[in-house]
Amino acid sequence: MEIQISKTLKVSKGEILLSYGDIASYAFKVESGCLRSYVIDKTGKEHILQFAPKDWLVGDIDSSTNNKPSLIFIDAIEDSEVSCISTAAFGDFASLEKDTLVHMSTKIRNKLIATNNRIISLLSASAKERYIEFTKTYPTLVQRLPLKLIASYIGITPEYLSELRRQLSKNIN
Amino acid sequence: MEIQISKTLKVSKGEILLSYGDIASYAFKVESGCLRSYVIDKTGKEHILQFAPKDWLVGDIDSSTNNKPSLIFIDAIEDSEVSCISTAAFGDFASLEKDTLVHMSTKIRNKLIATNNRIISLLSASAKERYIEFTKTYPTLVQRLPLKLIASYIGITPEYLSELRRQLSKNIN
DNA sequence: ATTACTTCTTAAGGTATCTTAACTTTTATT
DNA sequence: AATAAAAGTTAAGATACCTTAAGAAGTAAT
Repeated sequence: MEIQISKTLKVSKGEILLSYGDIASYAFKVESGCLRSYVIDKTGKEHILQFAPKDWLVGDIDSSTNNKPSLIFIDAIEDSEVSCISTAAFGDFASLEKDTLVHMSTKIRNKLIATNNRIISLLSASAKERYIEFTKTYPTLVQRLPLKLIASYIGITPEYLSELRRQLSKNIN
Repeated sequence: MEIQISKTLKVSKGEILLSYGDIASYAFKVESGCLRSYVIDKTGKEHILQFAPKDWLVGDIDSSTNNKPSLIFIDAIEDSEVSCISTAAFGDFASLEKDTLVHMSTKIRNKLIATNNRIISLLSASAKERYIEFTKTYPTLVQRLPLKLIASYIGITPEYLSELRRQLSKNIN
């Protein structure tokens, strides 16, 4: 079985590509613009799992693999163009051609490394450290995204991020 | 290239199998006992990334893949027996046989799903909720592990876990 | 130009979680 | 059995981060 890029889609800022409860049958490769994935917690607050600017992939691998309702949302945070990739084969890697599988596993492995590093950061770094780390890891996103989205990604409120930025600008430790 | 299980090893509680700064050339499959992986932050505190009881794999995929010094430690939290799996092929999946690759990718994918869920939990659940979730997800570990290790895994201090347990036992909300 | 909306900041007061330290209980060692 | 070591609890005070609310500044829409 081949990986299928079924079509490209134009989505406007705010459009939702995957909702809580959906079963994910596509992942999205971003051709232009920026998507994000996020959860909404029981108090109604959003927590961003991933930003996906140009050339990034975003999807719900758990939902796609196990055909279970998604816990997350994916939407466009800028007007974007995306390619839709069918995830029908995710449950059974043996059905893929070897080249395809090599390619996919490499991506999945790299994503695993990234999420591992994020867990380390969430467990062992302060909010200020996580913000500084974010600005170093994603300098282009920092210039592009509203601070409240960055705050959501690093796990703090926008107000507190504002406070941290003030401290940093004053070189308060 | 085939996956190589080079040998099995007996390790005593406390023995370290991978240290910060090492380049990981093995992953470990636990045959009996329990391992853990963890980081030590700049203040000297440990944060547990993974418990690996019987039949689990633990390693540093970032170090193995990219031949870079590890950021983590792996040690035995019980007397254990482990099989050592060479990770020499991790940098180049194309060199693996397809069956091996299918098997490995499935494991990596499942690990990615698990780490994604942990990020969601760290971002969106309180310490109390994370503790309750842990007891549901790993009931056998809860009975086996000292509370301070569980506290470290869910990202809180042992003292605060004690307080949470007291609240839960009194049905304080 | 005016209005409305989103973003960002500031500040006061509150809460979750940590730090330190002491003490109790359990488990391991001699 | 006695001693030491590890695990678990409790409590007081501290701190990181949140909540609410208001205002300022920038951006989009009529």
